[in-house]
Amino acid sequence: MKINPLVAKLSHFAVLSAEEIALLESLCVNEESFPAHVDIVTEGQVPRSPFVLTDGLACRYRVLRDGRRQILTFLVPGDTSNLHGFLIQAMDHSIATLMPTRIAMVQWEIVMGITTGYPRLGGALWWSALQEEAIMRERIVSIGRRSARGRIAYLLCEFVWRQRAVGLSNDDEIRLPLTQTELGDAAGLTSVAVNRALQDFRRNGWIKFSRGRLTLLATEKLLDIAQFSQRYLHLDGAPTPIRRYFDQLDRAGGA
Amino acid sequence: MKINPLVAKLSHFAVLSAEEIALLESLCVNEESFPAHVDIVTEGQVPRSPFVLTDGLACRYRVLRDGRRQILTFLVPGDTSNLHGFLIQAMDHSIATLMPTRIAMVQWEIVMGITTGYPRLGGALWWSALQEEAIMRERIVSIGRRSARGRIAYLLCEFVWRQRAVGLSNDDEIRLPLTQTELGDAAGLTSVAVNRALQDFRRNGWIKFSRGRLTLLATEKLLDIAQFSQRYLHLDGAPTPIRRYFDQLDRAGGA
DNA sequence: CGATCTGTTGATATCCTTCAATTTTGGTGG
DNA sequence: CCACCAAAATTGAAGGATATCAACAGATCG
Repeated sequence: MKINPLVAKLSHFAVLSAEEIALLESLCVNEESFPAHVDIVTEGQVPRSPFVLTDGLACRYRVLRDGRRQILTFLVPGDTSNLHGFLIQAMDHSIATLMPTRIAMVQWEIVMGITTGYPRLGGALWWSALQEEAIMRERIVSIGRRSARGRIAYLLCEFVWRQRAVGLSNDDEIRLPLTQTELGDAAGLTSVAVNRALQDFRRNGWIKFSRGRLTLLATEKLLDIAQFSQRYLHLDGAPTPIRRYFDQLDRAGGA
Repeated sequence: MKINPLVAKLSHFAVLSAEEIALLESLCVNEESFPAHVDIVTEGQVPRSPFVLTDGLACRYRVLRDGRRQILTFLVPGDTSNLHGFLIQAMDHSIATLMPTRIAMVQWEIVMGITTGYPRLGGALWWSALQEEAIMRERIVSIGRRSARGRIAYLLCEFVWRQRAVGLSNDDEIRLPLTQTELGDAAGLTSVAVNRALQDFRRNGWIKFSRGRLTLLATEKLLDIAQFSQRYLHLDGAPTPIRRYFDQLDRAGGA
């Protein structure tokens, strides 16, 4: 039986109670399947209900007037979206699948209920939002200041670390069915530049990347080129005093 | 008497009650002054307490190994930061002032109290977080896909719209004491490229920008170059059904 | 009223884009 | 299983936008 990726992700924040785990798992029952390369949500529309991506891969993106696309972030299993979308009138970006993907719809009243009734889970959701913000900040740094090779190395590292964090990998190999054009759309590069960076990495024997599978063969080298630090993912979770605070609330509420 | 910028900002989300406004204003009493160009928070440190920027200008930034800097976002009056910083162990970026700046410290227990006790304000804070995320996404698009002129035009437009949103401007003129190097650090450009973009705008008579004051003289032209749409700021606030939902909670709780 | 930071300008270098094939891969139907 | 097709990857050549380097002018501030 596969570990629920949302539980895996939020467990990095703090040790969850059995009740909390059960609640998170119950969020993921109402699944819906999407084929590859279709919009889940489209810019300008009313946000669809909150959801958890349970399997597959998706991306947030925007398209410019001239048709060029910028991928903003990737959604991997365990990632949530639109949790608070009900607070805004219209989406400012689109979300599309990149491979066959399953998402579980959640009613926003339930999200509100978690916020008010389950302090530690509410904290975990905020923590998850902080992580997503940090991922975007790192992307800004990457696109703004790094070379093509640095940007690609950084993207590859991020995928490996994020997939590990939700239990989808135990080593340096992951599933990554992205085209070079898609990588370029995420890195602010053309597919030609992506190709040349990947060729370079391959010829140096630092990666293996074909048929939708990526293997880091020289992790240290890639970390160095990317200037990647996993700190921004905040996988060490909440500080001890905060964990204790939530534990106390547990005892108070559960008594 | 000046309008509290935090109240001004969150009022875009929904009409706030007198009690809520009083609470927000009470958050801003514990002010601290910082001179220009000092760190408020530094990468790697334990996050300082939550705060509201009440006056001045600051930026989030990261510095690369080679000393180059990338400014991630700007903090204008009314912006909050570290509201949930207590959930993480260490800052993944720094925050520095760009001019003499005042910030009001807030205890995190009070933030938690708002989340649990004041649903509409809790929603407003989430909405504010959504806005900040959207600002970052727009920055990614800008840096990833726009030309130097597009990036600068976009930054200028964003400043004008954000300052208007918190009552700091009624027209096309704002206070903006940034150097060209700082603009470049935000746009992923060198100061030379910024200079040439600004020269171009000035020579075309589209902007006036000196002594820390910016005036948009040809707003339409700049909006066009930047491909700027104010949609991402979500200034139209919460959808009507959601406002009603919060109103009902008001009556239920206040009865 | 000097010292320093900021802005401005020109020349050159470089990385990435653009354009245009050509090859390879992966999928599909016969 | 193979032939075929479309999508993706690969490669080369040329052009362009921005970086880099360097010098000087102008502004700001104790």
